[in-house]
Amino acid sequence: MRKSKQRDAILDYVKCSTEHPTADMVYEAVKLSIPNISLGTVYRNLAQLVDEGFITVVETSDKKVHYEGNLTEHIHLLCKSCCNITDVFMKTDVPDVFSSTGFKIESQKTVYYGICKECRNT
Amino acid sequence: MRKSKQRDAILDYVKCSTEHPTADMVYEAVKLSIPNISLGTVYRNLAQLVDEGFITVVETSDKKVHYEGNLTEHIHLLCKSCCNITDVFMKTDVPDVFSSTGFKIESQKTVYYGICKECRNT
DNA sequence: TCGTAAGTAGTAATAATTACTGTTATCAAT
DNA sequence: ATTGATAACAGTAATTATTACTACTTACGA
Repeated sequence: MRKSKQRDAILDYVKCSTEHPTADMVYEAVKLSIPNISLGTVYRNLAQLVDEGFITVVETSDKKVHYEGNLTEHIHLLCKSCCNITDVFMKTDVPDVFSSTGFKIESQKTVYYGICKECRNT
Repeated sequence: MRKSKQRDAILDYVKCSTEHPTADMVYEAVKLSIPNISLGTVYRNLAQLVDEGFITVVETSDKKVHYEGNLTEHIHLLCKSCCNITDVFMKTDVPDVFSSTGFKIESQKTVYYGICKECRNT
């Protein structure tokens, strides 16, 4: 993988963001420093960065893909009301499904749905 | 919510299917008994059934929404190789995030990624 | 410095989902 | 049972996130 300032800027933004941005959000953000960057470039590089393991994706109920730069193990709290995703850095223990199913677990994603503090208080 | 044979057929199919069908798969299946059903009808009813809590959705890495009729608590095993989703009916204990974040958990979804038995053996 | 191939901008195409429109079916009240 | 309101429908058009394509540009090893 060669170096490109576009990919550097994209990785940088996703790594620093805590809001699990979509491709479009990354595009808007990176455009501030590279005004003529192409949306296609953003999509291509995000996919590449996921492939190479630099970032991961978060599947949510909206039909856009969200990206995440923090690879430390954590869970997601998804508020049904405001749709915000909150990170909680904690480990969850992986069950033994191998002995019964033969499935070899490599990674996991846990999402809890509910109402966040702010939305409960209003 | 009024009764309609289209919605009955859709709910019936999703409830009985174990393959986490997409809207299009539901459409194709229901078309066998109601040949002139509209794809829009399938989408509308699936959304309605989710809203009413009769079925749920499974977010996967492909960009289609998958539906699920089995509401018993279980986890999903997603094979990176064949993309199959396997259900494992087991409880996972919910961590206490309320005391630190004020987030009230209502439901959860846990997905494990890896390689299934069949794909490992080939 | 030069050749090659990875990367890019800009635009066109794709595919899942949603919106719209005129018609039909459900069902509560007469 | 008939009727009237409106939820639901089929069929189709529109939208939107994402992917593919093309001609040009840049990174980098020889």
